[in-house]
Amino acid sequence: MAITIKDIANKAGISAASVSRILTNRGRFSEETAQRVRELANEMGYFKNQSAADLSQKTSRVIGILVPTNHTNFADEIIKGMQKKAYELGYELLIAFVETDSQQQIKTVRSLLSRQLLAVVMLAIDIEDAVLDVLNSADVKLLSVSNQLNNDIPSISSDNYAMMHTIVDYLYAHGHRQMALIGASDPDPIVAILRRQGYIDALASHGITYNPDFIWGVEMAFQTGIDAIKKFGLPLPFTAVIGSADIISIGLLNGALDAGISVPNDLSIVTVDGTELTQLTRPILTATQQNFAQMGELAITNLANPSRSPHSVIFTDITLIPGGTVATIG
Amino acid sequence: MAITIKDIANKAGISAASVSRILTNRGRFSEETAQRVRELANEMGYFKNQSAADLSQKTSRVIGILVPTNHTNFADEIIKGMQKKAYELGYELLIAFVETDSQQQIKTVRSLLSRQLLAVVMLAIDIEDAVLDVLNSADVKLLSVSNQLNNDIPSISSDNYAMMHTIVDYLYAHGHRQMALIGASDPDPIVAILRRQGYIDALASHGITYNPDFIWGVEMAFQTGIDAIKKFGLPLPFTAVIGSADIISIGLLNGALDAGISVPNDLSIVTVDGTELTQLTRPILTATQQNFAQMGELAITNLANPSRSPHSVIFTDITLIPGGTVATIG
DNA sequence: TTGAAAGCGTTACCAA
DNA sequence: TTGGTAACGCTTTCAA
Repeated sequence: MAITIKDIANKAGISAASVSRILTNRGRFSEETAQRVRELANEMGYFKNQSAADLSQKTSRVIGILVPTNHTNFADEIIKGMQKKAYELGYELLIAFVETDSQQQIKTVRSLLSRQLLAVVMLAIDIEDAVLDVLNSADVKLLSVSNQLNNDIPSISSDNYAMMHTIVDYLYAHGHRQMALIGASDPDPIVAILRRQGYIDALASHGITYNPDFIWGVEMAFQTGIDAIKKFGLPLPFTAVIGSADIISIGLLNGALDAGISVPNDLSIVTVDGTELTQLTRPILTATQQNFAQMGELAITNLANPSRSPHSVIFTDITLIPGGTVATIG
Repeated sequence: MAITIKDIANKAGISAASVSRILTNRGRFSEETAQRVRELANEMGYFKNQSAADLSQKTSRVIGILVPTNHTNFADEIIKGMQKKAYELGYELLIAFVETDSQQQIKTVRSLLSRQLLAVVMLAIDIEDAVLDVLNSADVKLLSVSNQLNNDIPSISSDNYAMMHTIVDYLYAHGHRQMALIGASDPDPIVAILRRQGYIDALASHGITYNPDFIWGVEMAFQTGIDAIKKFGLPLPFTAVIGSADIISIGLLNGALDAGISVPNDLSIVTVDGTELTQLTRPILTATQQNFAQMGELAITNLANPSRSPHSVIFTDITLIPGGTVATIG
């Protein structure tokens, strides 16, 4: 049987209530007894039973995080950011990996929710309505990070629309007029829609009518990049390509290599995300880097703030980091 | 205020005890009332308060996982394996990321332990003694995965000693006589010690006395690979190199590329881990693949087994996957 | 098959 | 500054 505050109280000759006050630093008590109690707690190897505390307090400082198992590696960076802030502000994180299977998702979410959470953060997930219903039926704050949901859920992400303008402008300035967008043609997710629209509008602002064929590829996968090069064949009908995720861009790079296309001489590549993966290739990928750590920190700050607006959309910084995959042409 | 079993009981005109029995499927009850209760629970949007249940039951089915924030990406694969098995067997996973800072580690661990855990799994961590003390002072099972600890803690990992034999034998069979081992020279971790010894003994079994200079590099990092090539310079004093992690091997490959060394013609590479990272390079890395999913599943199975032996060491499968980075020479 | 009641460990209120 | 006590929601024993 584990040690309880009652045990400590007995040994110290005071009441459990006092021990509780001391150990939680709430209410009044004399520093004298406090000293003794803290020592005793240490000696006896006391561990707070958080379940009992939660039950008693009815409010919790636990934030649940839903992470897709097939997550790209930037999820780790976001979690690190959340972890840092949560540690500072005294929140606890409860990380749950969810599969794409909606049944399993619901079970995981229910198990999460049975922990009296303060909030649930959805990390780069396009959550299904059934799951969302479950979440909504519970009394928790919701927040979507690195993804915007079409619902009224507050979100923190990069400004994906503006990001495409940045990239297109950059490529345009380097002489490119024909550029493809790979990996953002999934019809559903808001992120993909925003990127497509940003791409189209940015081209238009330079007087270029976009070619629908140049928007191709759904999966955020290495193979998507490989396949894209194969699909368009030689000679490529464009001089530059935008990879909608680092892993896609690495696929594009390798696909080009396999096809004897020289990067950046014959093909320029700009990638979206800018994780450390971009450093692993030769040449190093030119990237629009998202500030994932910032997303994580803002997520916690936002949830900690009781007066957060219910439908807010917060954008985090984007930085274009030149690598070696963009050439000036024309 | 959230719905409780009492609310359900009231509405159904029965006692809370009955509702509890029905919802947990324990004890006896009539299918008739059960039907009604389950419907009601659904309608009313009931969520079990797991804190209350834990408090009442005194035993928990929650397994805590300590994951280093600077984890290599195979941690995800292990977690997936654990998740799958945990889901099957009805356990809950509580994932906590820990920094290298020992103070923060202790706080994280304490917060974990305050949740009445069944067990704590340490994922590829060389835990510090201070943290281990905290863990030992609590009444939880411990298990180390993908790493063996020098203490009496049960562990699940690849047979790192045998793995080196596999690799050395493979390279020897391809004509290599001079081979380096990069990224396993950290004096402390058991894993590094085992790999070094396996490497040395395997060479000896082929009548080769190992060259101490050829064991180099501490960090499991991309830069370690890059630096290794620089350190040994041209011409390389060996014909093959073993990278102690995929990310190191990618560094080796890029370092070779930068130095104008052709892989595999001038240098053969075998990597340890065999994660999907190995598919991103050209040529694809020849790897000894560890079975991370199996580690994860075994971890849960092991913890679920009440009669587990306290000092057991379980080994998981290793598979040599030929890629394009090993040439036959001589 | 069902119910009443005690108990899990902690906190919060009120009184001393 | 301290202590007594009720309460949190659920499970479990024992009786009915």
